[in-house]
Amino acid sequence: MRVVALDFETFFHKKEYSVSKMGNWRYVHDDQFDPYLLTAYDGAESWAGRPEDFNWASVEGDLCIAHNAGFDKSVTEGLVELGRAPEFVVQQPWQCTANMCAFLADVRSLRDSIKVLEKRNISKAIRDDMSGVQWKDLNATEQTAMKEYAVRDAIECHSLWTKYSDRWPEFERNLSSLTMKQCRRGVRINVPLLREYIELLGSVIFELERSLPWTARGAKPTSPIAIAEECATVGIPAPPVKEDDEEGFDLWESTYGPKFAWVYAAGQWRSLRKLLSKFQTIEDRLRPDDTIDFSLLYFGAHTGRWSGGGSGLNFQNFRKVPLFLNKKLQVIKPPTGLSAKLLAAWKAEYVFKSIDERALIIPRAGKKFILADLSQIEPRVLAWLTGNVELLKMLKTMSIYEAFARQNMGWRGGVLKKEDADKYQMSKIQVLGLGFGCGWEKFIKIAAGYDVALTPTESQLIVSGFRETNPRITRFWATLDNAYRKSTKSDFRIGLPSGRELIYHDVRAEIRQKKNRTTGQFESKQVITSEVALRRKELYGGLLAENVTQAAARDVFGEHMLTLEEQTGDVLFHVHDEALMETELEVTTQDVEAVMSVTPDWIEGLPCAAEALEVPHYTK
DNA sequence: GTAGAACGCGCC
DNA sequence: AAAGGGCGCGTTCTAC
Repeated sequence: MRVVALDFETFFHKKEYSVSKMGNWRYVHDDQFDPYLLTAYDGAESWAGRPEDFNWASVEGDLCIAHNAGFDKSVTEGLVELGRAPEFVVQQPWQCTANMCAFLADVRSLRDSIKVLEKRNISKAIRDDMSGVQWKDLNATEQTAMKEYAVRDAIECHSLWTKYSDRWPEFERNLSSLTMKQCRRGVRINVPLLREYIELLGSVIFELERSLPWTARGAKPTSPIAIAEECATVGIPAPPVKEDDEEGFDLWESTYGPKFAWVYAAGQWRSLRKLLSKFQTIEDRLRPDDTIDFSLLYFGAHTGRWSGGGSGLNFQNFRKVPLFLNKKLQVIKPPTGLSAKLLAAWKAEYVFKSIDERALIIPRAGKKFILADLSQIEPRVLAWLTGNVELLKMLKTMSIYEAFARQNMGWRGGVLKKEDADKYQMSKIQVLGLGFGCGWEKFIKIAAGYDVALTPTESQLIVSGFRETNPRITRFWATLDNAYRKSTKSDFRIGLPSGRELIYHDVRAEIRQKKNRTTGQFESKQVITSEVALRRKELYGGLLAENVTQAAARDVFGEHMLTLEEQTGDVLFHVHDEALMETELEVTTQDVEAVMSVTPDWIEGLPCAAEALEVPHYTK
């Protein structure tokens, strides 16, 4: 099949009008939309000019490629709608060299791709300088320069494909194609509910802002300077930096919160503003059929996971728990650890209104939602990678938490969850929290996230106990750590079960200043660094184990997603191990679970399981 | 004036 | 010797 690289240059304005802020559909359907230049290159000939002057028939039946093909394809669709390009172009296959480069070298932009793969520097200055500039604003010389620049990009894109596409497996290309399809397809929005939420949230934020002592003095709501000044005025210490000292921050909040309501307010304001911005973004992007498109980045993380960015709206961080409001429109939170029944009672008594952002996503007419997640995929993969065959066998008849308790916590009884809920919970936090080398301090925080309070001594005992009774896991860390250290002065490569590789470039032993956690003093420490996605990172055994596990789990999920899309229904979007499906009414949760329970043939012996639920809207 | 660091907050 | 990680985006403030 002949391959044609296409590259559009379109009008943009960095701050007000750009794809990265607006997403593909909204950008293409704005009054300012102006694709003033199209370049094409088929490996022999290049062309540059107005898109409507292009001989589209000449690319019929070709594979169209582009760097960020999701964008160029959207532009083409926009042109089709305007009658300026023929329909067949968007029906034939497209593929994306930016996605290919993300897979091959953990980079996306054309500039970075050429830098890493071709060891050359190309300039994007001409394009960067076009912010806010119209084609007609350019003189003849500038227009020629622009054409030459754009042709060069089309040629670079084509060359990348020619040179490297055979290293991009079919499976990955299919995931890339599916990702582009999902982003364009988008989801249906409950528009009346969206409008209700926007209005309600606006009032909540207004009330909250009014309650801050420093906003009256003209300071910004979350200004750290203004907050520190207020603290000084009332004679309390300023809050510690949360990122550096979370416990200190929590202590500060719980100490002074009861006395000064504004202690919680800055954090709350951030959280609410974030939510409101998201709602407004969704509203801005509504298409005529009440759906919106979104962006998911194929291979957005170096482990291969997708990331949720790229267009100012992240579909991978919808709040799980709704926002609860009392009659005064203040945010309230249920006490931790309530049963479903008690939570319902709490809501009935205290909650005036709630805001559930996940409820905004609803099925299209005549379709239904099935929400499915892959059960404990990471600990299962870790057990597989470390050869814990006995544990994997036990999963045929019990949960991984019960199996772990039998293997490591001396459980000899029946169904653990029913017979000893506390032990079950203790097993769960260990399985989820200790597989990748976390220490006792961090483990206290992880446990707290599951409503389990641990003292330092308890945490230390659990962590050391876990390491003693799980030598396969600690050996796995050590093996990776040793192999990584031995790769100094070269690249470190880890083969994954699916056949692809994780690569850490240019491994180096370095001396860095590190804070000793007990003394608080900085000391010289040796660390082993390497380059990942053009950034130098410190890595060690536990972290490498985590990367490998995450990467392998992603591949398993990818297999399932392709099958689901092919056999079961539309996979609207996904968040690492859960997929929201929009299906025909006759499709059952069992159909979905059956697909997600299949073990890919390259990871024989890994038991996969899934839980699928029919839901009226996206939910936790 | 704008870019980017720093920080905080949302998810798995 | 010990060390959980992977993301994106909104706001504020500093540096250029």
